[in-house]
Amino acid sequence: MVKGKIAGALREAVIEAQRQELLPSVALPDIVVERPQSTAHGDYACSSPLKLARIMGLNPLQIAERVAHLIAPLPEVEKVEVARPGFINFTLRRDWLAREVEAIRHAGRDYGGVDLGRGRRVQLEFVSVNPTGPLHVGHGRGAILGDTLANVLAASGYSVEREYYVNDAGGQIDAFYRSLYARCQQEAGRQEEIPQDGYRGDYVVELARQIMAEKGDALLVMPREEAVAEIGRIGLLRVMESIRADLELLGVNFDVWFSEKSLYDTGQYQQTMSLLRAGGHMGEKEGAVWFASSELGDDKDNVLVRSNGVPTYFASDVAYHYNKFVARQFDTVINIWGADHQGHVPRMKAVLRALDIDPARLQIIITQMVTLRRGGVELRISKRSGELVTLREVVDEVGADACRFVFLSRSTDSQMDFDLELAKKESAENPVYYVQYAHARIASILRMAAERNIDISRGDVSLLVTEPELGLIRRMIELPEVVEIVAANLEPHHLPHYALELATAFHGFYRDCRVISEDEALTAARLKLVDAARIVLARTLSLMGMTAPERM
RNA sequence: GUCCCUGUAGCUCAAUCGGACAGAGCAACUGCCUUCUAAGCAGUAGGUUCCGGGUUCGAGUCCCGGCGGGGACGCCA
Repeated sequence: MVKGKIAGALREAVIEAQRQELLPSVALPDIVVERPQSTAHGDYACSSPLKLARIMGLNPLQIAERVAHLIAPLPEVEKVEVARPGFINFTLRRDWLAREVEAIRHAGRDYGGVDLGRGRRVQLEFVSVNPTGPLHVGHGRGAILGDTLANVLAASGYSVEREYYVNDAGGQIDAFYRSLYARCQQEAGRQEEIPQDGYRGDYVVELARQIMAEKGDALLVMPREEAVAEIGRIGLLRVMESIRADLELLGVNFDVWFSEKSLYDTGQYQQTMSLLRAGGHMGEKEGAVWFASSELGDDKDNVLVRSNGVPTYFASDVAYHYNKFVARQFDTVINIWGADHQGHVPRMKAVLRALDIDPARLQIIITQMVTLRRGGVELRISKRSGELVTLREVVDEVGADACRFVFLSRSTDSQMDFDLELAKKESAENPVYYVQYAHARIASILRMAAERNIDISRGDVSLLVTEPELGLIRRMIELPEVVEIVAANLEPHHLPHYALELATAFHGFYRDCRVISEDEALTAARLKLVDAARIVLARTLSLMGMTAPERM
């Protein structure tokens, strides 16, 4: 990547200046190269002289000039300029830019990839919603975020696994089973109350109706406990299947569906608890078993096993993470949690310390809440209250591509409003179509070229010299940089913004430059450019999990 | 009360570990389709970056203090 090469050359130049005693020998901070906002400042810029001024006790402009003189010539760089108050600006060679078109076409659908991960194994665990009901929009945000991040990490040289943790043990699922049982009884015309802590949504009634229609007779003659278990077993399968289907609608798929219950069945739960005990991290208080997390950075201790002998969700989570890091040996684990789980971060980190696992290997992304509205009215999305708008309804109304784009555009730490009415109304003017339209236009040009049997292969990219052409190429070669930023910071929201800029560059080019014309040589050269633009745009859309339409 | 996230154009959001003039998309206004897709392009208008201090060459960004919004503080998950 050019950006990296420039940073490297800069660093060498600074070191060389120090060796020649033009600059004092101080410890150097990272030399950062960035994209200036204004094209007047070239393609890349470095503000390190400004930062070094204080450490070195010199005028930043002087530092910039001394460094600039010592920068080794790069084949990509046309000129290096020093600008007040102490920037070093780089402008790329036009002929080099033009040749990148060939490089992009050569790389094909792999273009944009980087090797940040060097094959390291990373697991992304996301969604992991309790299988007690349908997904809502908030879950969609985590799903899209996780899936896109997985795409980008895979493109960044990581070996990625996507995992959904199925909470098929514990109190919540039990309450769901009992609620479902009660609805089944009611379906059969018997008196039965929904439990206090139960689920009251209509979907439970609907599910009960289905189950009773299929297996009612057998279930009604079973003893209560047995019937609850059997109804629960069927209900869990049904709910998980509908969750899987809803996610698939959004284009989100998982490699592994990991059962919480399996941690108990395979003894991994007991094994992990023994480790904690052996490490002296457990204590008993008021009849319950506690994890001494306050000794490891948390602000309080946490219960592992209740006084009634039932393990908490947290206890399973300890075993689960031991499984991730030790049994399955992931180098890095990324968990995507909703804002309502942020309080769990310190205790999970404490768990890793207790298990002698580097806490830095666990990265937890907290996504802020999504408020769903229809017009001005806020809609409740709680599963227990019953009244809810499901993710499926939203995807049906708005479309998967638009959903993904909208969710991805916001940074994870911002809470967001999702107004269904607005999303629908705007759908014709949605930025998502702006981007996809660029792809459709490209496809249209390439179709026309194919119909006329134009031979692209003879195209000479050195004919690409005008600003709209070069501007488009400048945007295209930015993709690897964006991929790297997204992967390094786990911030997918840069992707849609980049997509918009790339589309803008293309639309501008389209207006200014007729592609298929009487000039055969120029036509072939521009077709190569258009083809490269298609590759970059399609890759960008594909990283976001969106379709790249041939026609619109 | 303590902790976490957040406050940027009328609306929804960006702003590259503190960088050059705070940018897009909708909405508003003015133009542009006999030529590869007008779901497009060009232009206009729109800002005390919640408020007040501080740090420095430089602050939307960092620190302190307020105010507003959301979330978490459970032997629920």
